[in-house]
Amino acid sequence: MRPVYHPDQKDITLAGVLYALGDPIRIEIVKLLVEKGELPCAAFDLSVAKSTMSHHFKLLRDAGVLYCRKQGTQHLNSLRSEDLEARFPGLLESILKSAERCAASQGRG
Amino acid sequence: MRPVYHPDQKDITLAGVLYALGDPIRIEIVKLLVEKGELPCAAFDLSVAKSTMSHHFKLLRDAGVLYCRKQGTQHLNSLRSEDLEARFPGLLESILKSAERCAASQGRG
DNA sequence: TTGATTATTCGAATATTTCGAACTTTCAAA
DNA sequence: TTTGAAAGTTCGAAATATTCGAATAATCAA
Repeated sequence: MRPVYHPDQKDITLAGVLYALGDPIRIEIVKLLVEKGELPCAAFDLSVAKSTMSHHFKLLRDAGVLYCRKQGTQHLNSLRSEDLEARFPGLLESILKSAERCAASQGRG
Repeated sequence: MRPVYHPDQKDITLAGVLYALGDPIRIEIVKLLVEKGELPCAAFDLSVAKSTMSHHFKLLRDAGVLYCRKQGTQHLNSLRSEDLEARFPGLLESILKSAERCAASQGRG
């Protein structure tokens, strides 16, 4: 496997972040990472195919929302909280607060 | 033309709102509406086809971000600020603050 | 009733999302 | 070593979504 790509902080865009979080599965991923800190893909049981989860993680990484480091066969994912806070102060917190109020299963509406 | 659809406040979802705002064109639309209040589609000159603009407006309406009323041949669009604030307090303001920092042309990243 | 204005709808081309199957990488056991 | 299991990614196909230009609908003014 080739090394995973992560954009520079300066290349994180608002539309990219909002698009990445504009999906119930990906919001769940982020919520769980806020709670647990660092998790491998396998820790998420969100009733979609493994390849689909891989796609969601790649999209979140490409948007600059997640950081991913390899450890053995695992890929440990964590939120890029500091980069996001530096780029868009208060945004992530505000979205997470809203996420508390909104059941994950609701879809995109 | 049949009447335009608007979801109830309670049916506005976080993923729907974030997805709707996760596009540079649609963020521009919202920014301009914040500034001007109420505008017809034709007021936006965002270098995409007219039918594409129509699609973006429909998506924003369906997500519960915009309200649209007909006046003659025009469709006047405005933000559903109060509904959004009631549903997800602070979210829109936070996103708009971030939008100030992020040039619209950057795409989804 | 004709024409201009405003926006939606249609159909085709392109891109994205999802899935299961196949593959790669890593580590542990034999 | 080599074999096997575990964790993710990549591939190819099917289903959706996005975009465009052309055609259509609705409204008003001449």
